[in-house]
Amino acid sequence: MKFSDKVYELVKKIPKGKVTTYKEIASVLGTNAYRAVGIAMSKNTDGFLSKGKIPCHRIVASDGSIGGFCGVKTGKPIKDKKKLLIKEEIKFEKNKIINFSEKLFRF
DNA sequence: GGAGTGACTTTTT
DNA sequence: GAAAAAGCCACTC
Repeated sequence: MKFSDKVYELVKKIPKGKVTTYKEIASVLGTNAYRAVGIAMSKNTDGFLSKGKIPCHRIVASDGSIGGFCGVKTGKPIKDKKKLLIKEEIKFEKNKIINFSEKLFRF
């Protein structure tokens, strides 16, 4: 089982209405490879949304911003990622999550 | 197995 | 407070 596979497993466990950061994921896995987490996601952007796969839109940067982008393969920009998060009761203010610490899911 | 890369994070200008 | 630099670690070639 690769590191990236573990990442996926964790990401899939994130409940609706919650988000997590790259750093959190790495931390849970007992490492500091935040970047590797991002890489893992970038290599598996296929089928992340309602396809029951990896909800990568629930992964955000440590400061509460959306960070990278989501839905590149689906042709949807960050804009829609934010919309999607708002739909899951996660509100934004200037590209940053409001009450971030409350929405953060720590496994 | 060494070198380059990257959806990141923290610290310093 | 925004922008740049440095530091991390897995992954690929």
